[in-house]
Amino acid sequence: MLRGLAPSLVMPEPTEAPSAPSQERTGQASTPKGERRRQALVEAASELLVESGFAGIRHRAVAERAGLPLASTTYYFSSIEELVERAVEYHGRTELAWGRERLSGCGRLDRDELCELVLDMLLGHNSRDGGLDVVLLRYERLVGSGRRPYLAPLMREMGDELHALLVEILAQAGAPSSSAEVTRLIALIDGTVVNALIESDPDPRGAARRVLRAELP
Amino acid sequence: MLRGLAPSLVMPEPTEAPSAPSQERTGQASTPKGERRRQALVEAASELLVESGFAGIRHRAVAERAGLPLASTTYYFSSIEELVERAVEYHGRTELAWGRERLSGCGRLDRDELCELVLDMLLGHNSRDGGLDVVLLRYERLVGSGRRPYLAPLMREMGDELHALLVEILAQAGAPSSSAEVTRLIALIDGTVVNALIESDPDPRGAARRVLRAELP
DNA sequence: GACAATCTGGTACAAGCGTACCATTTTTGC
DNA sequence: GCAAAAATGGTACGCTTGTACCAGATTGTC
Repeated sequence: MLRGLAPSLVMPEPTEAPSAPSQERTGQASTPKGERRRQALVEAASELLVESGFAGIRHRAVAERAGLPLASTTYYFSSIEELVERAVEYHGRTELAWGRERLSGCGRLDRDELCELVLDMLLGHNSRDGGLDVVLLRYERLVGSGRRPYLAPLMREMGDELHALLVEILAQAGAPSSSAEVTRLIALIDGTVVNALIESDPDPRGAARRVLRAELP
Repeated sequence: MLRGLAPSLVMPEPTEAPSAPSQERTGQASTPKGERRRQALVEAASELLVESGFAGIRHRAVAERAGLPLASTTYYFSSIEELVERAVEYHGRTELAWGRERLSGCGRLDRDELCELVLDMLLGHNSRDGGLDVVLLRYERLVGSGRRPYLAPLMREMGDELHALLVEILAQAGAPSSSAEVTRLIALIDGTVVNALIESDPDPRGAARRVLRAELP
């Protein structure tokens, strides 16, 4: 399975060789330039994820998008699953970071700002201009984790961070809510969105906004 | 694209030929046995849909599951999309029929029966024994329609029927609810379920039950 | 500056995919 | 019963996929 990938480590201890036979440290870049390439692949994969969902992440598509040769994808990632996971993580953390920066960058939020910020966090801030892609992605990730158990831990971790951030946001807007209330709000919005996806002229953000406004005090 | 598929219809009206050039009636079976085979393929595809999602519906897999040769799939269905659509429809309508029969078969529902029946309709009645597959399917279908626009009309139609059925169910349980209230309830449950899918030991039905009980008067 | 370690990128391959073809057999309509 | 229509099923094609290979270029370390 592994090729001449890890000829590094000149067998630190001969006895360890059988116990830690292979795999490991696959795809770790040890060079600044290598790290940059690896990151470029993750970002390319993330873009494809937004545009075409999980099915869009393919070795060839990712390599082409990143302007790198095909083999670089197998060099830096031991499997397509690892690439998918890194892409999901990159996109999720970028979105979380965007939200945190946004929050710290403004003072007290009025009701409208609060609404839009909550929608940004739950539907993706790119959904402002009506793009469906980003919206789809959040729910594809959630549902997709059902058939991709390896994603679940990551999704859970990012979900918890999102939850905490929403608690903060509501507090800063003067509408402090308990953890349970936020959980409920998330579920309500998520359910509204997935059901809005099948409308003939889907406007999930609009649907979510109506529900959210009715819910906020 | 079409082969000698539809040499039937000896051109009822020559003038119609150019206006309705091709496609049409592809895959329509004209024979009882043919209809049975076609149905067998739909059911096989539906099983695969439950087990492996959209990705599980493949010509070869469907044919093998139905015990039919590969070519039968292209003979009865003009494309894989049509097969997917029929499988989704079959599964959805079967579930709806199950619910209607269930409703008419029992008298006034008590609170617990009501809860379970609502969960059956929203998560799939096979989710009673903890199977995740059926649960996943409902949400894969909803989210999947985002990237498969051809499914949206069908999903909308079945969604409306589900909505109406839930209104009936609640009425029969002595908890009459407005259309808007039911819409909200559906969203709340759906959102709860998709968020429960990433738990380390997923129990979406349990999570939905807790929310539902808190919601019902 | 030399020597490993790391990275690069062109290429190859087997498997699986949707779809098409077509010589037969079965069924239908008259 | 017979011609025509429908159905059957084995087979093949062109394409995409994930992954493997490996000779050469680049880089980091001493």
